[in-house]
Amino acid sequence: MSPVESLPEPWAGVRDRLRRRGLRWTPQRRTVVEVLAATDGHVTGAELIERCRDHDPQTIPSTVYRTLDVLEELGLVRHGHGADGREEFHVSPGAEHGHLYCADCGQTREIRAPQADAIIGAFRGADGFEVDLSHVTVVGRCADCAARLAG
Amino acid sequence: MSPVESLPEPWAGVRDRLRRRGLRWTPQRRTVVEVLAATDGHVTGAELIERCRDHDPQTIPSTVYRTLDVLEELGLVRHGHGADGREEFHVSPGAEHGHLYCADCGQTREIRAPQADAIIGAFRGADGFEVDLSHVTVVGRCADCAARLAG
DNA sequence: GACGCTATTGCAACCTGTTGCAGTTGCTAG
DNA sequence: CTAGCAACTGCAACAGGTTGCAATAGCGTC
Repeated sequence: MSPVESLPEPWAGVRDRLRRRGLRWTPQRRTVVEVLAATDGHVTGAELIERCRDHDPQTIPSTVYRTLDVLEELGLVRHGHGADGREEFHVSPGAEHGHLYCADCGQTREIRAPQADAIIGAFRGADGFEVDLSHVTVVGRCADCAARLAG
Repeated sequence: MSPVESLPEPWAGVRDRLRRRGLRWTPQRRTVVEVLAATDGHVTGAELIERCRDHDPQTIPSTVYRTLDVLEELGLVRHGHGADGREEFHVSPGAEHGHLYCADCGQTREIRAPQADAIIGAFRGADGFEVDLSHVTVVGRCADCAARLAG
């Protein structure tokens, strides 16, 4: 169907990047890459496996997770953890951003550049820690719920 | 052995607090409470179960987790997630504090009052979000590792 | 002190991930 | 085009948690 070369960036070159590292381009990895190329934002491990199975019903979970490890090493995805600790993958991580989960209303929102930088700066102020904001979903209460509970 | 009444605060009153809510004091809950009373700081779910088994070899995981849910409602423990997403319980949560995990050296350190407040303030600045810093272990690089990698 | 309501337990099945291992198969060299 | 090495796959077993359900057993009441 779609030759590797027709995949959108940054996926088009994956095959060669793997080979250059002595790693291999296999049908299973191709499935994962094609699914990821069609995904944006976040996916949980389970979702990803399900989408791979739509593509190839023989998909084996351990293979998918191992492929994700490899793709993470290439910097094409990054794993993190949702509010419940479940794994979550950020596809083609663009701008550094974080996730805030409201324990009351259950909504997740993102924090981007200006505020994210302020938060990163606050962590740096503690011990000089360089935080990777995107790795975890931070839990708390959003402004609306905080106001509702206070009022 | 140790009657409930002899447990240190805040555990001594658990039995009655449960009963007042129409909940029950059972041998299984007692085991969990006794183990928690002898623990300070953090425990993972698995550790806790193991310690309960030392106490009562019949301990069943689901019972322990359900007991923890109840104790969390009473405010006696709080659950969070370690850097790998695994569950972690904070016993008798005292001061609000957070956990920083360095992805390079693997050390976890705590952030307490003054810096924690600054970080909480930074989150508040983003959308008015009231963060629960203790819920997740934040991942990044500690000052030493950051310096080493930069230098 | 017995009764009955219902919270709680134990169990078994399931979910998300991880790991060790033996067999398969990309890929590079010739 | 073939051979061979090592990377990769599939599988099966495991680890930490969660859930539905039938049976058990606290405990407030009489």
